[in-house]
Amino acid sequence: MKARKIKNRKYHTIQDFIRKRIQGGTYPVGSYLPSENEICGQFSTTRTTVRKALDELLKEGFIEKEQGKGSKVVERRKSLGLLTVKGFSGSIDYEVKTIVTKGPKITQWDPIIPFALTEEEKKSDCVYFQRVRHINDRPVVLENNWYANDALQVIDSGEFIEGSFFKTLSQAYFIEVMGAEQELRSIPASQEVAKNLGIQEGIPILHISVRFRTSKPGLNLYGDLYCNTTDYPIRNSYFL
Amino acid sequence: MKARKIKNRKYHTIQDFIRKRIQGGTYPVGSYLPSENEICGQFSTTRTTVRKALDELLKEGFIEKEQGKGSKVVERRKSLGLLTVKGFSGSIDYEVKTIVTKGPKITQWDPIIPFALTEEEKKSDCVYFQRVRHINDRPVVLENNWYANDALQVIDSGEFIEGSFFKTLSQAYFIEVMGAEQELRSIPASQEVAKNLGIQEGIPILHISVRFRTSKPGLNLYGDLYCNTTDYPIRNSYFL
DNA sequence: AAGTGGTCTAGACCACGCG
DNA sequence: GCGTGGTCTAGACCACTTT
Repeated sequence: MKARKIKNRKYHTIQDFIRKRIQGGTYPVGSYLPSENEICGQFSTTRTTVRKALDELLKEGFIEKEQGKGSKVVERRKSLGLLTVKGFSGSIDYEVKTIVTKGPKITQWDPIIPFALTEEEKKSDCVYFQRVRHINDRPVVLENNWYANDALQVIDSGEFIEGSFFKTLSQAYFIEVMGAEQELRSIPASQEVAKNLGIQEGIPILHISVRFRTSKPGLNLYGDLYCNTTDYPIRNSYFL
Repeated sequence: MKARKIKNRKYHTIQDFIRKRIQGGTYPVGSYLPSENEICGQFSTTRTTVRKALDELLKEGFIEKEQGKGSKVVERRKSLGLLTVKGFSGSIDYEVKTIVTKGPKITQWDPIIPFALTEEEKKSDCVYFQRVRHINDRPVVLENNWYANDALQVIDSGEFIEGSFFKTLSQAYFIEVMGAEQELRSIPASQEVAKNLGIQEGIPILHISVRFRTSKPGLNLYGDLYCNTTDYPIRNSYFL
């Protein structure tokens, strides 16, 4: 009920404007944005302000800067979620495929989620789907996902852009992942996990519980992942 | 032999100056830096430049900004290494203790390290030590560490500040962790791991191989961690 | 009211990439 | 040589916190 009055910040206007153009495809991945001076002209402002806007887009992972050349639109790696299966990006020795095995369908929240749901989420039904990720035609990750149906409609799996749920959110709904929290555990494979990943029951499996926070207020995505790390360890990098 | 000529950037000078004062204890954790205007005066410059320097220190995790109050020195969370045992920070329900069980001593590189060593590292001996981390008096993490002896002398475990190797590097040697790469696997506990963590052989264990990059050229720290995640899962958060 | 950080203007010169 | 992003100056006003 309480309305938040938010002061207009010029660099936010510019930042949002450019982000939408990137998401909408006006500035496709690999292309260069207009130069800082051109943007100054478009928004009748100075380079300090434009550079602040670009700095934010840089932090958000939408662009990279190249001195003497320009600001290049890049594939957002960060939104993949910090953890990637070894070789998922960069190498061409891996063929990756994602198969939706259940849903998306409306159901009840699963108590396996180790994060505290918000009041709004508790009151809402949730959308659930399950996927299995394959590398070189072998199943490696079993992934369960949930989100509150109040915050976002059911998105049919046939609608997934390039099989990616996050890409769909970004390009079709302009929703971006802003951050994540994770819990990692090493557990023996349950019968269901073993069956889906084609391994023996009891083999050590990396279990990841994750909550993704998005740019859409109230919308969190919950994940419950089972990774067979025998041949494909999970990787991440971190730079200050 | 080749000397790199690096252009003086005023904000780097300011940034380095303040970082050293933080590391040296002139600005202890919890205190506030001089105001931006004061720093302007000290360095005969303008707020734009000072703010750029503070922005960098913010990214490095040394300070936080509080509007209307000032720039506060904070404990660097980032350098702990992205992954923390649940409850390690923030909660007081956990009593954490680290026991050095081997070394530090000079030895040969262990082939278990899954990262490609540099030529300089290969040619050097390495310093090795092993620690066991306890939570509430129960062993939870077995940790092996290595670094090239060429790049850094042997640091005696008695010299560790508050039992922390990273804190020692920062406060006694002014070396900071700049980033890290990790590989995570779920494996059955070996006999040695089981013995050190007081668990049964074969129980699923989270194995983490990590390379920390530091601010000292040529110095990488390698880690090989075995975590019993049964009671204390590994956590991390990520924000864009 | 005073002091702090946050935003913004209107310039300037430098370092880099490329034709 | 020209256009790009990177650094820097010298101001101004605003929003927030504290006294």
